[in-house]
Amino acid sequence: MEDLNQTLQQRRTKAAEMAELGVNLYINDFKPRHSLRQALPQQAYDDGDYVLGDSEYTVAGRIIAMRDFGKAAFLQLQDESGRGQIYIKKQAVGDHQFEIFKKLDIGDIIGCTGSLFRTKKGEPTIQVTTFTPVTKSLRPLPEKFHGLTDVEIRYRQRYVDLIVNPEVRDTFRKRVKIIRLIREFLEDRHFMEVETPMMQPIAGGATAKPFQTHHNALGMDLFLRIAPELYLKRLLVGGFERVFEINRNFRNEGLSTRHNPEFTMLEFYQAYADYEDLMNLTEEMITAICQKVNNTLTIEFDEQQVDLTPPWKRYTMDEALQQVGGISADILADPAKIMVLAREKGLELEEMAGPGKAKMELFDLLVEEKLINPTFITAYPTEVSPLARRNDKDPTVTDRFELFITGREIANAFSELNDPIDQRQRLEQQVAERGDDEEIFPEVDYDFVRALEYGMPPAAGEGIGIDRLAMLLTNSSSIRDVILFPHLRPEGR
RNA sequence: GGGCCCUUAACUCAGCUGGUAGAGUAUCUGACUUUUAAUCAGAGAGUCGCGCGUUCGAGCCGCGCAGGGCCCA
Repeated sequence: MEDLNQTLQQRRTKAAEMAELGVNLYINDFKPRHSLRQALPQQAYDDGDYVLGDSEYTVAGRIIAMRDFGKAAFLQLQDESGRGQIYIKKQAVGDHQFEIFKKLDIGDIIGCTGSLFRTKKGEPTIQVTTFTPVTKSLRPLPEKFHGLTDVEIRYRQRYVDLIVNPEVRDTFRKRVKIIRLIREFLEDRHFMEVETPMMQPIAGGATAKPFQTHHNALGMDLFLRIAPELYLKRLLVGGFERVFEINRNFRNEGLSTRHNPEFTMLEFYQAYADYEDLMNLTEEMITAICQKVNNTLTIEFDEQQVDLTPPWKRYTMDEALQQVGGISADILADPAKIMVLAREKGLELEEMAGPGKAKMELFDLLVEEKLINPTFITAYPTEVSPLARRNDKDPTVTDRFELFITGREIANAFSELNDPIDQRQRLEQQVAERGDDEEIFPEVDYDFVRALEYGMPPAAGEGIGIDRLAMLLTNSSSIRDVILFPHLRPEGR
């Protein structure tokens, strides 16, 4: 027998006693006919026009609180729809059931039938005529008033977190709704949802450290994808003109409040569109989603007000460095001065790094965190945008934007490079430049280049981090609060 | 990876300058048929994260390890 503490021992004893009374502790033939919300509509109650019917209600739920008076008791039940109160008294349920009732614990799931009445304080309550234990709980729930706040237990035992913290359930409902709304939005615009490989022989489409795995039968190493980009563009070549994918990416890097090793990404590609079309689409999509999820465009995040009302601000990288970062125009115009400034700011730049890379680093340092309200940044240096199309007038920058809200990158998009010669050169260049990091596996995806050689229609593509969007729209400051089971080190023992 | 902080009952937390381990909730026993964190009386409940050390004596001091949090890279 396990070494159990007092409470766990008591629960098991009670369970055995219930079994002796003829109770099956884990039945599967109870069918609730009403949710607690249907039976006990809180809104009608609040509005004061609650009508008591003669009708019977049959509900099921977990006991989350019990106030016992000896020969009668009020129980708070919880089901997926919410919470509601039932009243069990000896006179109404009979001696045998009342004896069973006395063995019930907080945490048990029960089903019951009864009619409605209103208590002295006015709360609508089900007067139980008959009930049945449905599932016995052998572990005590956390305390009712403070709830469960230990973040480690909340993440490790999310099931307990979900039982006792209703706002956590709301957050995950919102997350699901956000994803559903994205699908609807894109499908309304004739985008087709596709699935591309999560295991890839070459981890392309981004610069990140991949997870590595091995396929035995094929005798080959594979990488968990860091991005679906190169496969989605192959589909453009193949003739699907509007595609999107919502799925997991994996990056073998540090964990933080903004990074989980696996995270959910939306990527979508639209033929015959450019990055400006996608700026408009992005603005439209995110405002529509926020409006539907939060019923407002003015949201609070981390104690600051964020206004998503369009139109959103648009800066080029240079404008942002100048106006938000406070860098003077003559420095920006001179690559040598930029390099000097970057080093003055303490940025460690690699040997091969040029002024474009330095600008990006300066942007990350001086500008990014100040972009609270939605801001599009455009005209990214070509050297940091290997997959983006060069600007027709200024080939040192690309037709690309990133969207920042609350100082965080929410979206990254560009007019796609579809010149296979240029693409091949830039991929090879990129591989040459990052040869020193052993954990990044630089390899050129020549099949992707071959696909471009067949001709990819002009297109724009975009990635939106779903977790970060969910954080923004649910006012969650940690990515772990919008991922049901975030990764933690294994528990001891 | 580096710095700082946290880990005490099922949960939320106290625990002073090193001297027998505390509270509220939960649980158990008793009373109570309209409670709303119900109330009243009583009781049980601990490997103080783990290990080593200092000390007559360690929850408290030192070192190491583990897990977690925040900041930084």
